[in-house]
Amino acid sequence: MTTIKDIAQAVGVSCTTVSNVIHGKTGRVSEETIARIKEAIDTLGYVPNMSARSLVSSSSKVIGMISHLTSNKKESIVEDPFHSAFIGAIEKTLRENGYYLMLRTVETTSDLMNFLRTWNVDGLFCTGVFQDEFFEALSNLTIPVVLIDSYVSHPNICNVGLEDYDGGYIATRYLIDKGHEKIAFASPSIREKGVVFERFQGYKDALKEASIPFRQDLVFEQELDIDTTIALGSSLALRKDITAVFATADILAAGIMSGLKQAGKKVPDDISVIGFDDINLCRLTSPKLTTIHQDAPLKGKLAVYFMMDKLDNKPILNREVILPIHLVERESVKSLYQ
Amino acid sequence: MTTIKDIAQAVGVSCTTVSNVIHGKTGRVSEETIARIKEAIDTLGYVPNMSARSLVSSSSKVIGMISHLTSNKKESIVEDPFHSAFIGAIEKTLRENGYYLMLRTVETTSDLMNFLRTWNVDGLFCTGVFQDEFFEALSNLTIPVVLIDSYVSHPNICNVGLEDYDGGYIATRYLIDKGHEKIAFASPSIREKGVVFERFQGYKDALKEASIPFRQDLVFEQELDIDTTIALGSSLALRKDITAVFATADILAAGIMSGLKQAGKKVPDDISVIGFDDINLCRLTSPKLTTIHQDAPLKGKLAVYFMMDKLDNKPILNREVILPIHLVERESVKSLYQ
DNA sequence: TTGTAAGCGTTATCAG
DNA sequence: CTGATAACGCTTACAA
Repeated sequence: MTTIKDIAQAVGVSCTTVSNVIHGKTGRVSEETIARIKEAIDTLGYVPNMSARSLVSSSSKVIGMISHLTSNKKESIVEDPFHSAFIGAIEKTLRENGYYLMLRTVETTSDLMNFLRTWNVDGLFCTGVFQDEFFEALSNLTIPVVLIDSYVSHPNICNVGLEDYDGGYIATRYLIDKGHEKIAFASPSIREKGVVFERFQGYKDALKEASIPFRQDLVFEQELDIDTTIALGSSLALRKDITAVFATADILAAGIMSGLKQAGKKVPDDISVIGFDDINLCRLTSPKLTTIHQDAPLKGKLAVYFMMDKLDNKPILNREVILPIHLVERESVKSLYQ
Repeated sequence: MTTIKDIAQAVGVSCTTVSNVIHGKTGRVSEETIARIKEAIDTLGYVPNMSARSLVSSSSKVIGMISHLTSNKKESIVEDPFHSAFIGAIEKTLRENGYYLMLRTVETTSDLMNFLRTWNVDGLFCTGVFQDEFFEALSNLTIPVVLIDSYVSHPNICNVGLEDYDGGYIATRYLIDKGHEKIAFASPSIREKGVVFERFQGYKDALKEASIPFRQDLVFEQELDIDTTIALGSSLALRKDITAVFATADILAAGIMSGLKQAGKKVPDDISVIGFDDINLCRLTSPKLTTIHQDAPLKGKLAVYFMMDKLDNKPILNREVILPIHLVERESVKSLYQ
C-alpha cells in the first residue's frame, strides 16, 4: 500500500510537502515539485487512507443514512420501495462530492450515538422522525442533520419535505368534487407531527369545507404490508356506505384495490380509490391509480445539497424546503354525477 | 470523547490492560480489574474508534455493497426495487455481526480498488457481475467477495444464486403445457454468463423439448424502465401470432400487461403473461401475475452468512448456493385447451 | 520553499 | 498479572 511517505521518498521531499500538494495548499510549493509529486501519486497509485485522516481530523467523510427502528417496524429502511427511490440519488450526489454513504439501522438513541462516534460520522440523513427522545438527541448533535419527511423542527436541523397537508386536501377535495361524501381514510398509524398526520388534516379540512361531517369510523390505520392492505380492501368491500377511499400511500391504495376486487367490487365503478406518491406501480395496476405525485429523486438530491452546504459551513438561508405535489388523474376515481 | 486512555486513567491501569479486557483477552487480568474496567467503560461511555482500529489493524469492519455502473445503466443499485429487497436483510445481518455497510457505486475497476484501499474494506458484495475485466479484478482481491446473481466462478469467490435456468424452463414449459406455442421472450439485454442468459437457455430448451422451433423474432430485449416496458406491451399487441409472453422480471411483465391492456388486449384472454421474481407487485396487478417465485431476503441472508464464514476464516465447503424457485400460479395465463 | 516532529486512538510486542 | 513503547498513515504547528 502506497503511503504519503512512499511518495515523499520517491520524489525526495518531505511528507508535509506531499500532504500540502494533495490538499491544494500549493501556495508555497514550486511548480516543479508539484508536478513531480502528482506524477508519483499517479504512478505509485497512491490512495489516501481515510482511517488515518479520520483519526487525526476527527472527520471522516462518512455520511450516515439512518433508519430508526421503532418497536413495531422490524425491517430496515431499504425495505420500503419508496425510500429506496431516493437513496440512490443520495449515494450518487454524495459520491460526486467526495463523501461516503453508510447505511445503518438503529433502535435506540444510544445506538445512534455509538455509531456516530465509532466512525466520526460527518453528517446524518433520517426519514420519518417524530417529536420524541430520538429527535431530541438529533437536535443536540453538532454534525449536520438533514431530515426527510419529518415535521419536527429545530434550528440545527434541515428538512426536506412535501406539501403533505395540501396533498391530503387536494386528494380529498378531488373526491368531493366528483360527488363523493363517504370517503374513507386509509393510512399507516397517524402519529402527531408526522407526514400522515398532515395528510390527515388535509383530509379533514377538505371535508369540513364541504360541510361533510368527519366520521372516525371511516379512518383505517393499518400496517403497509401487502397482506394487511389486501385484507383491508376486502373488508372495505363490506361497507356499503363508502364510495371512495383516500390511501396515503400508493402501495396501500394498490393493496386495497386488489382486496376490493377480490371481494367482487369494481374500481372505480363500485368504489373509487386515490393514492399518494405516484410510484411506478400506479401505471401498472388496472385501473391505473389516480394519485398525488411527488418527486422522490429530487427529494434525495435536495437533501444532499442541504448536507453539502452545511458541511461547507455555507449559510443556510432557509432550513426547510417543501416540495410541491400535484394530482395525477388516472382511472381509479369515478364521478358520481350524471 | 472517551478513549481507552481515559478508561485506563480512571481505573488506574494501563491502556494495554483496558484493550485486553475489551477484546476478551482476559486470561491474564484479575477478576477485579476486569470488573472495574467494565464499569468505567459503561459510566464513561466508551466507544471504540474505528478509524484508529482500522489504522493499526488494516481491517475496518466495513463491508462494501458495490453497484457496478456499466455504461448503459445510469442509476445506482438501490434504484431497483428488487435489489432493495435484500439489501435490508444484508444490513441487518451484518450489523448483528458487528459489521458496517457502505453503499458505493463504481464505474471502473480502479474506482473499486481505490474505494477498497481508502477504507480498508473487509469484504464485498456485488450483484450481476459478468465475465469481464471487472470480475477479473474482483477475483484477484484478497478480501472475501460474495456475488449475488452472477454466473461467473472463481475459487476465491462465493456465489449465491438462483435456479435461473430451471426458472426459465419451468415458466416456458408451463405455457407450453397450457397449449401455447408462439411464446415471446422479453428481458433486459441477454448477456453471456448472466442471469437472463440462463433463463433464456431454459426458455429455448423447453421449446426444443416440445419441438417448437425457436424464433429470434420472438425475443425482445428491452430496458426495464416503465415507459419502455409499457411500450413493449403495446407493440406486442400488434403481433397477432403471439399467444403468450415470458418476461424475466415481474416489473417487465407488469409493464407489458399494462401496455397490452392499453392497446385493447385482454390478459389472459387474448394473451398470457408470466413473470419472474414474485415481488409484491404480482398481487396488485389485475389479473394477478403468474410468476416464478424466489426468496430475496433469504438471498441476502445467505450472502451474509457466506461473508461471515469467510471473514472468520471458516472453511467453505461449497462456494455456491443455488436457491430453489417455484412456479406461483395466479391469473395471468390462460389455457388454450377446451 | 521545504522539513521536523508531535499526536490522533488503538493494538501488539515484549519486558517486567 | 500488568505496563511501556512503537507503530499504523496522516495532518499541522512550528522551524529552518
